[in-house]
Amino acid sequence: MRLATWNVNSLAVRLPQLLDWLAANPVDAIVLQETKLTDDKFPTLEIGAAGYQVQWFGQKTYNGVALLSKQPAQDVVKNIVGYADEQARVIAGTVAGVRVIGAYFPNGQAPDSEKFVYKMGWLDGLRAWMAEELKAHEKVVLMGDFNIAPEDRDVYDPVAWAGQIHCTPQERAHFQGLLELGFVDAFRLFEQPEKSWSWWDYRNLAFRKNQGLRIDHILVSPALKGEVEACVIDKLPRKNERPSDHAPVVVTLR
DNA sequence: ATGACCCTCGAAGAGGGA
Repeated sequence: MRLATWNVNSLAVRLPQLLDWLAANPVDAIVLQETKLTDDKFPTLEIGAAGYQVQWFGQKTYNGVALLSKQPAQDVVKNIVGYADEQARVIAGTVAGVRVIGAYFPNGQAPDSEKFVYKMGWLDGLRAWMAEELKAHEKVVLMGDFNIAPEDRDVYDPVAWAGQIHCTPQERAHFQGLLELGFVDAFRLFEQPEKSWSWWDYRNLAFRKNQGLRIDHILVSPALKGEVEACVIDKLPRKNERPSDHAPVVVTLR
């Protein structure tokens, strides 16, 4: 089984790239972030024609998530159970016996901002919900754009980014909190190239200079840890014309 | 260099992203 996550930064713009990518990478399921579409504008026909069932949850202009799967998703949930949220950031469903949770974590803007306060509250809500999901399901995969670089090795310039958004101790503590629930960072189960990032700024020729952050993650529950055969970041779509600033992350389960 | 890019909304330039 192969699962993927990709922040597409506008599905309206990136739909052709998504369809191309799925044709080349026929994963069993993929979660998308930043679709930036209201539900009435979601391209269900094109995705269906590509052979995927789809669940979607959007809003105007910002955020928006989707879960595409070859097998239909069961018990679909939108947003964090027990945390009231105006923003469309989470979609979950059970696909072929695996609880798949796709999430677009808040950016947080700056550590002294209101948006950071919102991010912390959202992370508290997520942790409480994930504790319940891990009790309810053996096989759980939490993946998406976490907007957290867990360690200095996930940052191209950790000195410049020290204490900045995505790298604050508070955000990193929340990431650790998810690991303390039992989740495992699938990417770090394997030897990986140095300077592996999942996001590169559009500015400053950042991709060409490989200046980025690893902020898109796939966490698996304890029961799945031994099933993980591979986890890779696919940089290829970042080389497209008009790319998303994020690359897909893919996990292969036995 | 308190910048640089891209997307949305909407018809210019601001807000958000990270």
